[in-house]
Amino acid sequence: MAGSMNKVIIIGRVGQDPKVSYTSSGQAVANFSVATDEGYRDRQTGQKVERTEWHRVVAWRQQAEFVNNYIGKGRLVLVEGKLQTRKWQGQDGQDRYTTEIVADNIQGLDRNPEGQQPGQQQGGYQQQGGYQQNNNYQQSRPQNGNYRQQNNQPPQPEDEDLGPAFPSEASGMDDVPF
Amino acid sequence: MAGSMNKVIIIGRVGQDPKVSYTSSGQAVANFSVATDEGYRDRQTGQKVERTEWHRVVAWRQQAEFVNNYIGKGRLVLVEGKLQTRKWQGQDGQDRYTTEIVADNIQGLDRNPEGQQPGQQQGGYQQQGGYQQNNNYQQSRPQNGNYRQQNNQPPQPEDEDLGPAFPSEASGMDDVPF
Amino acid sequence: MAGSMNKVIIIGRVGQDPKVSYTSSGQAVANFSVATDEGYRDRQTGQKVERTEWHRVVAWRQQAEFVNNYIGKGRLVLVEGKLQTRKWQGQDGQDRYTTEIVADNIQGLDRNPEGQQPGQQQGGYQQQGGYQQNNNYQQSRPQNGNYRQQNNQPPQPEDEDLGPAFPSEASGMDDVPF
Amino acid sequence: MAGSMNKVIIIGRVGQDPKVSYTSSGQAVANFSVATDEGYRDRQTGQKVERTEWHRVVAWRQQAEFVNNYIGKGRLVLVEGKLQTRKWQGQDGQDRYTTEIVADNIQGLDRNPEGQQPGQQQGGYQQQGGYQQNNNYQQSRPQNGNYRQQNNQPPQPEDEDLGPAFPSEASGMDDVPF
DNA sequence: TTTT
DNA sequence: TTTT
Repeated sequence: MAGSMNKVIIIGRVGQDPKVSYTSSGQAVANFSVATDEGYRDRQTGQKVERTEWHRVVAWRQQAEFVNNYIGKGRLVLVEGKLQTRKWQGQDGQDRYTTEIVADNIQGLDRNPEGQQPGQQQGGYQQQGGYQQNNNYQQSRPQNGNYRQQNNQPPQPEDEDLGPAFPSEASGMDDVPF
Repeated sequence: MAGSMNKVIIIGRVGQDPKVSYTSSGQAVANFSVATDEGYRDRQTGQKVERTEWHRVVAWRQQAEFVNNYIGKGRLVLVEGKLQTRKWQGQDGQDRYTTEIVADNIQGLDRNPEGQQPGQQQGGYQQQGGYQQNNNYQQSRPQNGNYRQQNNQPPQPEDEDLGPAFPSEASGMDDVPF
Repeated sequence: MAGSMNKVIIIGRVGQDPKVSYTSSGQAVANFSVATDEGYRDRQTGQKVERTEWHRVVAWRQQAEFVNNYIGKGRLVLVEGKLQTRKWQGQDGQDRYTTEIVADNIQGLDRNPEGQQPGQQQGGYQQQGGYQQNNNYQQSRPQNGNYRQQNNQPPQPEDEDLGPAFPSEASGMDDVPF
Repeated sequence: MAGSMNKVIIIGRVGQDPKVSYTSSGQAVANFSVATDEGYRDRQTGQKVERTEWHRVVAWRQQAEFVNNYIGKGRLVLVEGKLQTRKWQGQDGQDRYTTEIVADNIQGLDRNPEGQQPGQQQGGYQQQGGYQQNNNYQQSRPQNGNYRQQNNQPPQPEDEDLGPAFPSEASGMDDVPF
């Protein structure tokens, strides 16, 4: 613990609306991806090249609620956190590893595209609504516990606080890590 | 490129002596892992728990030479860099992803255990010797280009600058990501 | 140099249009201030309090030119750099110290309020025009060398690369450091 | 508060034993300075030059107690915190400004020179003893409240949480800011 | 998958 | 795989 630091700071665009779910103990957890861009000059051609790097972000509890309410696809965000590599089992039974940024500070840097004010809860019947696409999240997907039973691939860590559900590899992603 | 940041700062212990190799174009590349520790209090038991996180680090050119000469197993190091996720093919032909810290600043924070001075090159016949375990690296392992032919799993990226050789999965690691 | 780090990262709003000048050797230097906000809960009253912190930023050469062209009052900016404390002589002959962030990375995080494109130079006769308020900077203020003679308070460091002109204390600022 | 970041990370050597005191409400506060080194190549001569930068650090409460117990002159430390500029009145009645790093994370990176274990309190009659030079701190210096009356230069901020006592300019420091 |  |  002493003589140790694990710190990440990224600024970039959110790729898709965050997925927000709740553990069986009621902890909110949000997952989303952020793209950072880097311009560099190719050593061979001398051409300027733009390169995009994608980062998986996980937020828990209050941070997850904030994400649920204010962060959506396309927003410019600041994420500060730490690196964490999770192990999970592929469908072939082999171990896989996924590195994520566990956020402890998330901020929107551009204007909220839906005009919501930070700290202001959306009205209406929905409890954790915010960005519309998240509203039906729990309906369009089985309960967290059930999800694990129905599709134990990729699995949840035994300790619910160790990590959120990993996006299914069956969901059609092929050329990107997440 | 604007409105973008991708920054990582870690301080921790080097797990094994770095692997240093050279691309076919003569670029030095070093790979090593760093452990960071985090103490936290378990929410269930209230007990203090120590948790270790492992980080893969890649260094190129001058940084790789520095690593080769001065960084060895057990050293406390500062690594500053950016996150990069590489795609490679598993033996089963499936895509895998590995996230690494591409270092642009590496420093030893404790005293050099072999008494070498930074900036001071080891004498003798060996060219990039430093930490002894690295000396025979190129002998104990096939040439970079051959390596890829003999064992195309995991493969090198086509662009040699995109990533170093990935540690073989056949090398007996089972429970750790690298 | 080893075992050393001096790193600052701030995100905030630019307080006034940057002052850009040129040293006698032709080096561009930009000075501006950035406000960061911090919300905290007062320990006595339990009330939420907003607190603003002002940071002096100095940028040199290419960074200064970028500032001159794209950064103006009110913009949300990211500044990455290092801390540096400069010594200068007050009118009373006593030593004063000013701490600044010497920037090595400056980015605008909101939309450029004047519609300029990064990397795109403004047309017209003016050489380093950009934000209009900077255009006449060198006219509204004496030459760098003269400035020091006319008003040796606060003075320029002898080495022109050590620091830019310090804002005059006679300029009406009273409750803020700059 | 949103769209704002104020972050500093330094690694360097502690210049003198920290000064630890207590506010009238019993809050511990520690003040010390840290040197960071930077090597660069002089643009005129082409010579390598080493430059030392000094940073004032302030720590409160638990961090101050940790400093009191484990941090002394010469130690290599990591300090993470935020920048804060305090205003105070010089003996001439003029405003002065001092920029400090308000620490929220302090770690010793080398071995504790007095063999103390972190978390282990020194035995004996002294309450917050640790580094010996701090033991008599409260005796060698008047009470915080009295100190301000006897020597209102430089003064304490009215709100005790805004900042610790500033080192007297009469104390013989001439060429360094603190 | 984002965005300029 | 590190280290305290």
